[in-house]
Amino acid sequence: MDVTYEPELVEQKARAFWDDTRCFEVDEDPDKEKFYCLTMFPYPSGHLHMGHVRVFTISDVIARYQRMQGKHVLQPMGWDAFGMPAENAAIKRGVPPAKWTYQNIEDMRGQFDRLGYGYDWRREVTTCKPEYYRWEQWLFTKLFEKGLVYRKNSIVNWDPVDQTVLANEQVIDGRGWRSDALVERREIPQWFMKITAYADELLEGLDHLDGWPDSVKSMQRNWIGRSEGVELSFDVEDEEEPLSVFTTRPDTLMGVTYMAVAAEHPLANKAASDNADLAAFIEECKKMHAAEAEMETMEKKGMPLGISAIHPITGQKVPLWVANFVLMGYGTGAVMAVPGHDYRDQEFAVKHGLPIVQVVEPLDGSEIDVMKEAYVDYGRVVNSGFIDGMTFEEAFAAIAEKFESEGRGKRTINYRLRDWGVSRQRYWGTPIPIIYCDDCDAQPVPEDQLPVVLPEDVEVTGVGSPLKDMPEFYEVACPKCGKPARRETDTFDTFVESSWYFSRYASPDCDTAMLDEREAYWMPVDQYTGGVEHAILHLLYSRFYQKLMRDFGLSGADEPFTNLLTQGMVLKDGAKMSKNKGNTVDPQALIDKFGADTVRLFMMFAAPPEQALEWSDDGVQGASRFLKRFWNAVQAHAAKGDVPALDPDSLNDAERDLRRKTHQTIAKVSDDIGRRYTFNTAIAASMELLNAVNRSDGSSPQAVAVEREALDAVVLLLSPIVPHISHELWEVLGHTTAPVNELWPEFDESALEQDTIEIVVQVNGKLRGRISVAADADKGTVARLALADENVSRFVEGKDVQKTIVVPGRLVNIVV
RNA sequence: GCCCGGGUGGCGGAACUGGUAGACGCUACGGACUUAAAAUCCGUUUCGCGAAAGCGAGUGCGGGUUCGAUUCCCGCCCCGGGCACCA
Repeated sequence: MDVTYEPELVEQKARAFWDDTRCFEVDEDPDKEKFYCLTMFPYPSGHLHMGHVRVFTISDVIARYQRMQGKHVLQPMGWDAFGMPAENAAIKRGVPPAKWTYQNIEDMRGQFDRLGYGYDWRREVTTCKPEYYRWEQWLFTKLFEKGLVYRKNSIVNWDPVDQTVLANEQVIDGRGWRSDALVERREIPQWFMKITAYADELLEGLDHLDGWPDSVKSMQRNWIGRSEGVELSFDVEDEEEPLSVFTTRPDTLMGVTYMAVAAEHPLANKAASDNADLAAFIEECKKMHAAEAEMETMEKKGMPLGISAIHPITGQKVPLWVANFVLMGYGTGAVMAVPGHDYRDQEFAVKHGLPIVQVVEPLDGSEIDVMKEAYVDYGRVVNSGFIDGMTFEEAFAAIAEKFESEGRGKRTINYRLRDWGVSRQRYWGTPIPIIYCDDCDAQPVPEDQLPVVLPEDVEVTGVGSPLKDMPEFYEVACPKCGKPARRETDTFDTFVESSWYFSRYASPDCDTAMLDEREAYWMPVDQYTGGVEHAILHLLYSRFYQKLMRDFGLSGADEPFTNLLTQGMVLKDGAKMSKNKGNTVDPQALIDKFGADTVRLFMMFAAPPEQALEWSDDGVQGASRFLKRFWNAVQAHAAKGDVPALDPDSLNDAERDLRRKTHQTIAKVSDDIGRRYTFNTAIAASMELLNAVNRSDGSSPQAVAVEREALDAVVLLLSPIVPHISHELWEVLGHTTAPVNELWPEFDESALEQDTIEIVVQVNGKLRGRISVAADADKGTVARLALADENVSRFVEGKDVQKTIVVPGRLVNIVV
């Protein structure tokens, strides 16, 4: 045998076959069952990294498996091409973002092909191209007309030195990443999409997403944060307007000992007008960083406003405070504080010496001390006059009814979810199609003037957006009155592009509409794969967009992704691979050294897809070694020449065992890939089968026939994972077809039958022996044989057998 | 801080519905082949005691349920992801 495994040649040959036969290009065929297999498209950073290799390989394995199930499989690829890294590269190297991005795309496309991914490249979508983003702009103008987008002031991180808005990741310890200047909060007008109008549907829809991981659904549920409560009005001393608060705990109303408003609240501003200390504190609150994690962990600060609200039941004065943990954007921007029954209120009250009152007691009568720790569970209401003794539900209803009848409140449903701010003060993004006119206010760009093309030949300095220095871009006529007007220079959040690209793959070349009838054939996506870090934002925005597109008659689907697989990160030395840590491994170097199949095999073998994967150079060696063994085993077998037809009835025990192993393996791998997505165990099972073939003596013609059956199976079972070597070995085994066009093997039930099986015997739950019994032996026989075992009898002798548990086909447990 | 995951040999992991803990692979060690090395092949590899048969311990920590718990329940510890302008 002088045929050695040369991955380079084998892989070239397989790729040439796939290219020549155009086997991954698919059109709509209503007679075939479609399967749309999609991966979250990558940002074209210019460098293929291990995370890409992992997620694209997972998706490719699923696509190839489904193809072998006889499905009509679409697997497209594209580029999430707008984003900050292009601007950063431009600042650093003086290359325009467009040029940098297009070059990166060229480089990465070649790398993907080298890995053997079966994409229909005719459908490639690149989000920074006007042919793509024009439809995004078009939909935005339609949303504008329908009132689903609006403009309001909102806060950004402002770098006073670079005169630029910073992303949260560009703010390090409160300072600008480049300038090191203290970052300020600045309020500017920005565009928002009304995702809250779909909050209920987005929440309810999760109940029907059976193909999504529970963890992702749970995260989205918590993110939407639906809560039922009551909005209550408190009169304020010397004020016309009452103060409105939202609470989910009206049962604790009598425990209110103070109230707190946000720094931006009108009452706070009013009180600050003649109080310099207060004004300074409010300014300080406004400077803090906007991230929720910081809001929650920072010191809870506040100051009294010097005015009081009137408790609506008791008529007593309740002091008003301004506090840095109250958000203007959630609820009414004011809260009633019940320090006896809320942890945060308690912490604040203790710190500022505010009274704490108990108004709820545990239902089980256990002792609590609300002065020490807030009691937040539902219980029985106490110290609360007319609602005393009520449960949470009763008190909720009583308070709600009382306030509703008095016209001072109403039952309300509140969401944690906020509307989606889509404005970015950046250059490298889709221009927001709006024109500002002094007379006509904000006007959408008319359809016949779309797309608003982003100028690509620019110089990026890092100080402001280049669009603001380009009169040829922003000087336009008002579409309504014709007077000179100004074009919006902000661009869209890049999540907008990624919220609908999956639909565009169905009709990537359509230049008359956003989507066409082909969308109905392919959507929804049958299998979506991507990083768990996208569990909330990208996946929620995409669900929102799907509903918008449906409501505009562009799609018939309620949800975009039927099944979701979230894959874990690739780690090295226990940490995420990143340039900062200097622990990256270049996939290209490995592909050059070992070939694509080895890299694919290691990635799929090292861990199940949902878990983090620890990188191992030795593991790659192991994968390479296995492929060599695989290659050599098939070549050695092929050298035995002609194989007789398999006759299952004439097999000896060893041959029968190997044949059983073959069919067990087919069953296991089918289940592992098709249902469980545990590619690692599928590979382990295939390795076991190959090991079994290598141990077989293969001296008789029937032994060779059984070996052939086993090897045929291994080649097909592994072909989704290591498609190149499988393509070659399938030919070596004498087939004239290609695995990519083969149907998935089926297992033979009759080959799985066994005459005798091994049963484990325990005494008091401890393993004491193993017995061999007939497969159809009854419980009594099994128990008798168990007691007869030499080692078992040692532990049972002289003791009373209290109970014998027989689990058919598995074990016997004797309790003494 | 809140939400969602995870924790099993020297390492990656397996054990799918409560039923043999450590499949498969890596590393290390021993052996074969070789002038030698690499490659390849064979064997050993959770820890402790034992010549062996076997015995004891063991799935982050502490409790509980059960004939039986990596798996279910309660309380903790540690690590990772997300937290709305990274994508």
